[in-house]
Amino acid sequence: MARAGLTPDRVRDAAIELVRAEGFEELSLGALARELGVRVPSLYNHVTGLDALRATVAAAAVLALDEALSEANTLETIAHAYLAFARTEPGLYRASLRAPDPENTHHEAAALRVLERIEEALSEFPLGPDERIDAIRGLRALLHGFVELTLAGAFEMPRPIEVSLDAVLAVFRRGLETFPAT
Amino acid sequence: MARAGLTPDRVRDAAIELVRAEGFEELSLGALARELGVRVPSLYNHVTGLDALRATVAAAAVLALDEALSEANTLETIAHAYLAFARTEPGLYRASLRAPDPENTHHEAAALRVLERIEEALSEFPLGPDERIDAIRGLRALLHGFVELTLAGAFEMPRPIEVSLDAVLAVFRRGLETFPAT
DNA sequence: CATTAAAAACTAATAGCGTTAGTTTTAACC
DNA sequence: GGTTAAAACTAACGCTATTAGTTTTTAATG
Repeated sequence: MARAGLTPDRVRDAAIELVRAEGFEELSLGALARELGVRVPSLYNHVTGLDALRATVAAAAVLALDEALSEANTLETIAHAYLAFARTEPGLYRASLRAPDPENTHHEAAALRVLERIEEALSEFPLGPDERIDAIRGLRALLHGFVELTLAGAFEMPRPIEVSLDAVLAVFRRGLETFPAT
Repeated sequence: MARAGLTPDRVRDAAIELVRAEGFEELSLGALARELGVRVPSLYNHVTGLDALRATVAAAAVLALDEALSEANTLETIAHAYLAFARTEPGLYRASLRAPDPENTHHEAAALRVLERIEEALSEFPLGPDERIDAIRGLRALLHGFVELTLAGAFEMPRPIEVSLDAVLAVFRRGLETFPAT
């Protein structure tokens, strides 16, 4: 019937657009099929199933996040880039949180790259190995928590989020700078 | 048929137990009805629907979190109590994240109380009004982010989570102590 | 004690989801 | 032009939540 001309790539791209527009939770085979002008079972010619589709989108999302962080190399710049990505692409950010399938090398590599960028943002501080682990965990928690609360609308507005982020980063920086001198 | 003798309270309690045992995402009317030895539609005699049931569990979860934090009044003790609650009751913790319905006064009050406890943990620091807002946001982000990454298993094990939390709190504390002196 | 009435449980049905099996149709290639 | 493989389809199943309508049980009331 007039064949829609789908391919795995086209399906994936449409899924990504759907996630960008509606959010990761809104990704369903029904919505995707509607978007592509096709019946739901037809998607199975191009995708293993919903779970695999989610995994594919997640991989692309991590790649996008990695890209968004590529210009940043200091504590402050990476934090702002991270928050900015989450705010402009909340759907992709949520998707990026999905743990990569161990078999998906590209996905895992990209996730590792993001982690390394965060690690790199702490390289200016002279930290011992254990301290470094703690600092990375702390920074990740800070970034993720800040984003999560921001997206959830948990921060009532009056004071701009970015200003608070800067202040918190200043606290974190100060703590790190005086930390080795315990 | 032999009437199971359900009440809204018993249904709510069973839902809470189910969430504690299986997680908030696993809460479904099917699972709950099975647990109570009743058919699914029978639940509607005691609950408006799944969404209301989730809201009820969420309210109870926030109450439990508030209770778990009740003994803590310093930065360090509240952080550890927070993490401990999330680790021992991951289902309830996840449930507690659901935004309260504005009409549910008890729920909103409990959520506010949790917030006040976090705020109280910062009272020892001499901060200006704006700085205080930033510090609260930062601490909330830190706690929530830490918990989230811990539950997600994002922190590979070798180094104990609590040790890292202590280190991060020390950094945060140090930063706060030297902050006003900018 | 019998009757009435409310509430609790039921069955049946609908609409949505993802998934599988089996069938038709389209397009490409020899 | 006929063969073949892939793409799309319909039909069906099992799972969700939900609503409507029915039976049954309990409790209260005359």
